[in-house]
Amino acid sequence: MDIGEDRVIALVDMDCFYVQVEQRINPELKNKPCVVAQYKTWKGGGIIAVSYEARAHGVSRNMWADDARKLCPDLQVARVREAHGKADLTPYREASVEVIEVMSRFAVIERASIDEAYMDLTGSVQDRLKHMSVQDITPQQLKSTYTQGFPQTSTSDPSEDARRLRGLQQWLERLSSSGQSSRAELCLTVGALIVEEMRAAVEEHTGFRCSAGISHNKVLAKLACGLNKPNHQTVLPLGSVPELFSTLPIRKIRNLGGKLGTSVKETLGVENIGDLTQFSKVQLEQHFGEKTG
DNA sequence: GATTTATGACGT
DNA sequence: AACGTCATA
Repeated sequence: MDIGEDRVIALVDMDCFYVQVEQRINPELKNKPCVVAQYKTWKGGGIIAVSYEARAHGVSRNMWADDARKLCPDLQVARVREAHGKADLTPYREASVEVIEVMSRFAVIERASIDEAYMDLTGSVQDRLKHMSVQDITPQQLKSTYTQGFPQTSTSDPSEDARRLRGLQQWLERLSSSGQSSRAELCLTVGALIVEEMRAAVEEHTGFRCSAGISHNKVLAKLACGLNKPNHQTVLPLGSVPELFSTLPIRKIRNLGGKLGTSVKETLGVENIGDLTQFSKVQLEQHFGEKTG
């Protein structure tokens, strides 16, 4: 039976990309609260990218640089160069090409934006599985990988990374003591292996860090990517989707962040994406059109 | 006058 | 096929 997807899809997203580009140009900015802003005249310029150090102070995109400085007095502000009265994004486009070139060595890439790319790893995973088995996979090869939904028990861990590792170990043990639906999960894990290597290569050759999500389709991969940022990757197995969806606001799903998401919420009177399972396809088509529904 | 600007996907 | 709308960063 077709349980939906047996593909392995990854989404790689550069962490605060414009900031990283500016930090590579000017190393003084590294490891500091830092933003990239465009146009200086009005309130110091509009912020279009924010380092994670700056986010910790509450600085966000679309803020004016002057307002951000109130939240974070030692904020570093890099400015987008202007060409002829217009913001010149050339440096970021060129950096994007560098990244895409490295990623393309590993798989066929679908560039989704200047700092994001999807890739179908199904074929690469199958190839690699011909030469290896579950026992060949070690936690050391998955240094920056989270497995969503694991660990399943909630005990207290000394650190965030200790918990990540426990979840990963639990996941790998479960895989090797092979359950029934573990084929798809094994494929995701090998996908995660490839993405670890890809991200390491991207950092080695460009200096840029990124996060990634690995799942069975683009929507889930995108969602997974956002679960553990920055500089980490997240495997989202099908089995962990129901629990995740049960508390996930509709707007968090790609393409439901705008008016459609709001209308879904209001029309059906639900909050979380998991609530949609109680409606039939026919019902959804009635409300939102044949294609959208 | 002040949340830019660009880009891609989708629908008509 | 071209154009407008929506979504995202």
